[in-house]
Amino acid sequence: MTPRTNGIVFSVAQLRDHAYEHVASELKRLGMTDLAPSHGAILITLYREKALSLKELSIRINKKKSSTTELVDKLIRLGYVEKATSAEDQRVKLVGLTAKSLAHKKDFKVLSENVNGRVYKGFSIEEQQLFTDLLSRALKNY
Amino acid sequence: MTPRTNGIVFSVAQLRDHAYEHVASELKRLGMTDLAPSHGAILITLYREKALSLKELSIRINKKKSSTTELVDKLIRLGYVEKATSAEDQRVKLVGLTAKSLAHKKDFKVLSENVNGRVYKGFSIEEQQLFTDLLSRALKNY
DNA sequence: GCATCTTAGTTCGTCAACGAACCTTTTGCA
DNA sequence: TGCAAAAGGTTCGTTGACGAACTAAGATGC
Repeated sequence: MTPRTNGIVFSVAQLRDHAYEHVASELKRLGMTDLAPSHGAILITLYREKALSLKELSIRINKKKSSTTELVDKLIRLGYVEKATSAEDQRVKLVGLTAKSLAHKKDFKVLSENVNGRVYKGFSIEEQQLFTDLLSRALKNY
Repeated sequence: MTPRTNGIVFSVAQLRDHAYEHVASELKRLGMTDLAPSHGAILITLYREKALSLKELSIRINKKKSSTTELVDKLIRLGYVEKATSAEDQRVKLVGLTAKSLAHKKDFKVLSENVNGRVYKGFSIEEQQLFTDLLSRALKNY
């Protein structure tokens, strides 16, 4: 009667943890030893969308604003991004890339491919599509 | 050319985070305000498998052993579990349930159903099966 | 024009999680 | 038999993440 398997949520969490470990090791391999997966998420987001406010960034990376402030501050300390007050609204701080992070754009592209590719290993294109569809439907339940 | 969507890993992480938030709110609702999702995972594992060593427990909940020690110690402090040295191997500490946690067994059953059920909302039985299958295949890539 | 409310960000205290170093007991092996 | 290696746990320092309380700037209403 008692199922030997934990629920889906547990499996989802496990997959996330393994993937994050993979991200962390890729970051280390690239020499970015003091960056965590979340820092990478910020950079990847900025590569795609240029400068963003902390508010917008926090939504993109799915983190609370206080966490985002701290993650960005670390990236600033390490020279990967910079913060500038918006001209239109003095409350808004825009986070933008630097020469240093722009130089790593390609690295992050490869990193993304490695990390996402590993999850999909052995999946046909249709299965990949199915998986993302089911995932996005599950996400809509929140 | 640049996809507007982040990769699957990001979606998986997002789903995990939302589900964990749900777990946290359910724990709060049940009056267990000082328990985190991981503490719940330990209790649920023990409900299913009786007493386990810290080693075995750490594998079941997918956490490192030092983390497991700390999570269990908190559960002991709060009276939910107890630790006893194994008779056969003095190195091994067996973690077992207490009257307090046994009294909450039903609560955790409901919690699990609520949390996992939410993910599956709008899913047919076949889709649920498909999702868990794809997920377990992805997990095997690690 | 001024007070109030809302919104963007920051600060701070707390906690789960980890890795590394460590202790203890058990196992392996020469 | 004895000693090195392995295995189970713990300790400790560090870090990402959070919520709550706060500041400052902008919007709203009277």
